Amino acid sequence: MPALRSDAARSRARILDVARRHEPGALRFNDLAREAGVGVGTVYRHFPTTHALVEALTLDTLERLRVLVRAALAETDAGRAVADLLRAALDLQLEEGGLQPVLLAAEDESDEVREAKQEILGGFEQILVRARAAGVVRPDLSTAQVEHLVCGMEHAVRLGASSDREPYLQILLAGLRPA
Amino acid sequence: MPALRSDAARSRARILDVARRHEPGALRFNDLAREAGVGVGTVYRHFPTTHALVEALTLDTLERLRVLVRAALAETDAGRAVADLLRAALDLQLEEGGLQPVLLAAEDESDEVREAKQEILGGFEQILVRARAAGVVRPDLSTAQVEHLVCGMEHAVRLGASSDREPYLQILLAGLRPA
DNA sequence: GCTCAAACGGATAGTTCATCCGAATTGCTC
DNA sequence: GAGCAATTCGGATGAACTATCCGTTTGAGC
Repeated sequence: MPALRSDAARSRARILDVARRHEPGALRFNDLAREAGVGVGTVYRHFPTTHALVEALTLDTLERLRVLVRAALAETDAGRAVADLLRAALDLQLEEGGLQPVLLAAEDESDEVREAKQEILGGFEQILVRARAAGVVRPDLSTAQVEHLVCGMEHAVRLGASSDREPYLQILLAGLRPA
Repeated sequence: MPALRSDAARSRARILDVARRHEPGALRFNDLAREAGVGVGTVYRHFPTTHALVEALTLDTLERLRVLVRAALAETDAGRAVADLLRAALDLQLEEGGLQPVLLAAEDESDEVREAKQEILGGFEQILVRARAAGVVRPDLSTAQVEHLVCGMEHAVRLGASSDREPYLQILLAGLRPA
């Protein structure tokens, strides 16, 4: 990918900046263009689909999650590694509404996202393998199912008036332990 | 509310019939009208908003849930009552995608829905009160939070390829028990 | 079978979406 | 710093969809 021309970089940054001030689910390209002071065509050129824009908006958060996965992999207590990682992932997903769709998407538009996701999901798998082996997480539960549970918890937290995720997280963690 | 004229009843039934064959989230009124062989205006007259249509589509399922709540209230084992009801509610929500939005909506368009919801939510509250008193459900958890958890589980199950809700349900039930 | 309130249908105005292409800008070379 | 090719810009544009309005039709009661 060749370096961006200076005007293109400026447009891209403006669009992302404006997009960050909108609800993640209600990104209307025409509005973004007007507010960013660029043409609609410019927005569509930089981000052919809404998902491409969401990926770009989410990239920072995804990198933070990647770092947290590495930290969890360095943790020797398998149970603590799972608890820390799930809490962190849930927090990030709550903070950045676009994260869940990006994590769940089967296809990624950007290579950076694909690489980050690969490390994140691989590390997560590894942490769960250890946790199952240590007997701190039910063995009859796939990695994908645990991911889905975190997404479900995000959904549950968002339904509440207060966004206190802790009770929900505790229920998830208690539920994950073997009977 | 006066009885429906015969042609109106026919139109309404046709629209509901067609709507049932569509994805709950993608109900486009113009399409429904064409497929049902009525004018768009007719659709909008019967169902001023998408939510009104979803309520109408959901009413049967809501009645089934009401019956299940009554059954759970008759159950003497508080823990079993909770488990049975949550499983049933989750199944119904998975079966009828419109149920979650209807249950969560603060305002209801139809009186029948309002009444059914009132009994359902009241009964659910009662069952949880008993369960907390019996020490089979964590006391630090509001009824609303448990409702949100069920909705979160629905979300989690839908994310999976297989729609086997049982593992998710087991995790929820295990998590709900006091530590 | 007459009346009239109720229901019907679809034309239409108002939005939003996404593309296309002539104009303008940029960075490179000399 | 002038010329040039490549890239990007911007918004006009048409397609798709929403929701309303009103002249016409239908059905129920007398």
